[in-house]
Amino acid sequence: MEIIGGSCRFGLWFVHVWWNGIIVHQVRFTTTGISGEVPALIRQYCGGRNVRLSQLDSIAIHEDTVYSRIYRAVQDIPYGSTSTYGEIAARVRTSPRVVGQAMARNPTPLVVPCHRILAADGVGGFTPSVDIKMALLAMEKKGLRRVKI
DNA sequence: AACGTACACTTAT
DNA sequence: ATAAGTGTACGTT
Repeated sequence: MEIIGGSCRFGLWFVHVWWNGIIVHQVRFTTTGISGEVPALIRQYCGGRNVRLSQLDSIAIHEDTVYSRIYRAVQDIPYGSTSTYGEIAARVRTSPRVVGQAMARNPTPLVVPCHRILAADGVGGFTPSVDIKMALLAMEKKGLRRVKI
């Protein structure tokens, strides 16, 4: 099946998604958009809806590698909650540093919600801008409140 | 093919 | 403040 690309808006940013209708190959935050469809769930998520993006399939989670195991563990973190590099490392039995490396190279952010991983003493990093990470976390907090009321 | 370096980290000196 | 430990990628020999 052919891989197609599209983007949708998230604040000042565009979310580029490359996918083939079934599995997501790449997600990137960019400053310029392109025309084309993104998965409906991603559109809804960017609009502030509380949806489980980990029900989308990602190219990143099927290998039998440390990174792949890390990505699967990260997918278990629910909407609106967070974990830490250290916690994920303990669960996968590797080191926090490696978790950071895996996050930095995560081909499908959002689907693998790497923005929910915080550092032991701060927010940690995010490519291409940690502002996005904070905006995503703030949005999810809002989305939770909306459900609660 | 080996070797060094660079990391979105954490913990213990 | 600095060093060790960690897994992978990427550049340089």
